[in-house]
Amino acid sequence: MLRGALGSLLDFEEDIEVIAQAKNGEEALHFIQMLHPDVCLMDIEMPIKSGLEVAEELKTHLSTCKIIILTTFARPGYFERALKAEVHGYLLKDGSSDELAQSIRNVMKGKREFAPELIFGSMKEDNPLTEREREVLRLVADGKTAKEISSALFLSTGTIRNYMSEIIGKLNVKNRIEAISKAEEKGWI
Amino acid sequence: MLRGALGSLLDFEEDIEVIAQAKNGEEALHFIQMLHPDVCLMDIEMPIKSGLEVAEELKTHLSTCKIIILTTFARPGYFERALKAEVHGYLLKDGSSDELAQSIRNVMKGKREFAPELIFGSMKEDNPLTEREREVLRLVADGKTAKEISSALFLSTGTIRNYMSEIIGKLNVKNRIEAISKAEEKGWI
DNA sequence: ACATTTAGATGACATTTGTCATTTAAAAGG
DNA sequence: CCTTTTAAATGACAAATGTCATCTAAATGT
Repeated sequence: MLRGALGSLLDFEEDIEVIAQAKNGEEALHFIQMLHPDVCLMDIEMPIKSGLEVAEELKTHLSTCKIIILTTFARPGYFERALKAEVHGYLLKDGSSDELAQSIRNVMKGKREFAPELIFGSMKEDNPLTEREREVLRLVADGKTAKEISSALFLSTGTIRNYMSEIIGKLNVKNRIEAISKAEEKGWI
Repeated sequence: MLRGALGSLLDFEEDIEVIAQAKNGEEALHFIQMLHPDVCLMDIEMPIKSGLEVAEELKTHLSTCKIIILTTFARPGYFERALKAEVHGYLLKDGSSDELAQSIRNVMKGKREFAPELIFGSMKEDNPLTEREREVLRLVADGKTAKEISSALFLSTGTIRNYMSEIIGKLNVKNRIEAISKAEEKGWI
């Protein structure tokens, strides 16, 4: 509904024309490759392909379409990944549609537009977890048992327990469930 | 952003005038009591007061303002509660804004508008958990330990364990983490 | 070449979690 | 009034989880 409403509103603007609306990342990618729009306004959490995946693919394909991420989530993890994909904007859904239109114009002029919340927030607490720890915690978050994880990663169950203990300590929480919440909230897994 | 965009779009309609926009339930309630609108379009999950709470209060105050719930969540629990509060509509955010405008007109004519998904109730898998079980699982999902939960609910830790065992059985999963995922996914907690 | 760090394993241990059978008292339903 | 249900407690037990100290071998740094 937000997509439709924004589509209509932006189309009302003299200098903006909405040429397509996609309902997921895959569709967005197709449209971009077919229609070569100047700008693509994209959410992150979408079915089939996330907005970040689309941005990354476009970057490797050397697309000239300027990507503006428009999402609810100010997660540092998302933001950082978007920066790596060299998006032209990362805005939050709590602004007004007028501000959005103005940001689109600025991006067309070559500027980059980032929600101020993110720039301050990007002095962020960085992820204290190692790659292995993240891997383990991700599996734990999926409800896997120590045994399942150990055989998936070819480690002993004792090692898995050590990792969990380490993770719980690092995140300064009291059990795996809090560890999962905290890590997900901070975008660390 | 959706609120602002919808506000603008609906205000474009000849026969619709947007007289206020509230950013939470409490504010909505104030506006309704001050301005006596014909219709109030309201989300459910809002800060301070939820849309359902507002609808319930308005019902007891015998307000004449027709409430239309507009939300992302097709949770049977929400829907049922909205029906009890005698709202005039319950629509999902995946329709278009044109359809929404049409629904508003229908409601003004005295009709009631409910998203077909809800009436057909295809997602009608109903919540197998009792109130107590939900309460326990919600706390577990917050990372609380058995001891904390037992003292919060004035139950013994053994009873908490019994509940968790029961919950895990009912949801047909293998541990508390899967139970949390499943219950959250289905909107049961 | 040698010291240091690192990933992983192990074992011992306490605590928490999950399972079950049984009990009690109150509530509900005849 | 007497069953039947229900919410909660208890105890016993196995399994999983969390904590630690220690050990090994490989990778790194200098």
